[in-house]
Amino acid sequence: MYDSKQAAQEPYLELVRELIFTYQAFTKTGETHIRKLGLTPPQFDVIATLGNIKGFNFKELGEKTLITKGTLTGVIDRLEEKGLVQRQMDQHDRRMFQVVLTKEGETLFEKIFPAQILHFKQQFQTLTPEEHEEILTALRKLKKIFKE
Amino acid sequence: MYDSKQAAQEPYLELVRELIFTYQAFTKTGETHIRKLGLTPPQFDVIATLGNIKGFNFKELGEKTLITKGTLTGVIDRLEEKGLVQRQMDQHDRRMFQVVLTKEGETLFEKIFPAQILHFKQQFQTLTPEEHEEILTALRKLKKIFKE
DNA sequence: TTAGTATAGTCCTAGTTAGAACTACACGCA
DNA sequence: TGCGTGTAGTTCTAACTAGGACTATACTAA
Repeated sequence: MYDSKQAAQEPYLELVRELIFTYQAFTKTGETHIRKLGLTPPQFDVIATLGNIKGFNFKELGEKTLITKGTLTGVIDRLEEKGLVQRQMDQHDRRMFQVVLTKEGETLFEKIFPAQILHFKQQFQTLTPEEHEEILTALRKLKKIFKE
Repeated sequence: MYDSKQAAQEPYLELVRELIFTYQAFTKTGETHIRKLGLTPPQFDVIATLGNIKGFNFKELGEKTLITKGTLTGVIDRLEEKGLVQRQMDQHDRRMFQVVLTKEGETLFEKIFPAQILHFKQQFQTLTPEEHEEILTALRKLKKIFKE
């Protein structure tokens, strides 16, 4: 349904395809670098989210990283095997625990995060504040369409 | 790294988050409807791409649907099990074959595709041609940033 | 106190994903 | 003819994905 020939007939398909390509371009950015560190993008996302913070429980972590609970269990398992994060029992509510970075996790975070931020920052510096706003507005309009 | 608190510090994160949310809103749209038909989104995509067309080989189909070959094998397997598509040996090149809709596949296509198109069309009718262009431009700018 | 309801995280299922190794076939050139 | 190279699709691996069933714990109201 996202074919370019059909897009000629249905102009909205052009928009949809462009959204997909833009999203794919985003997910590709930095992925090579992340994988060289032995991490997957979701794993990196968790490390980055836990950096400079005392910890999050699963619910919070899922909201921040946009990863659903069932998936998060596996991601945290693998990060725990790598010794990068730890599950810490919550004192007050034994149903939940805090996920925190280990010493190794902290070290990794400090090594990779500034570089990643800088990388993105440089890429976005080509945008004027006006362009930034225009893109934000455009995305919100598009999102609204899909949500209705 | 896409946390909203950090977004206050790094404005580009706001853009990145908005892109993610917009993309997620898109993937959710219609998904419920598609799943009721017993299809997954990639499966639907294949059916929709093959509709009104004599057939595609794997390479073409992958390019149209943005699904890579390794994944496509499985998707087509499951559609074949459901009796909706068929692999047809190519007369000239025995390495490849055409994937075509079966009678059942055609029937399903004719039942679901017009409804889906209409659904999208109506949603996009709230956009003026100018807004349409603005969004397209915005997405292209954003894509360019990620590709550099 | 106890029953009913809600919540946190795990487990399970079915499917998607990319990428790399593999097999079979095709094609061009010597 | 036969070798080398390229291409089509499959298979394999490791991971992610959502959603629903499940377990353990917490909370709320009678």
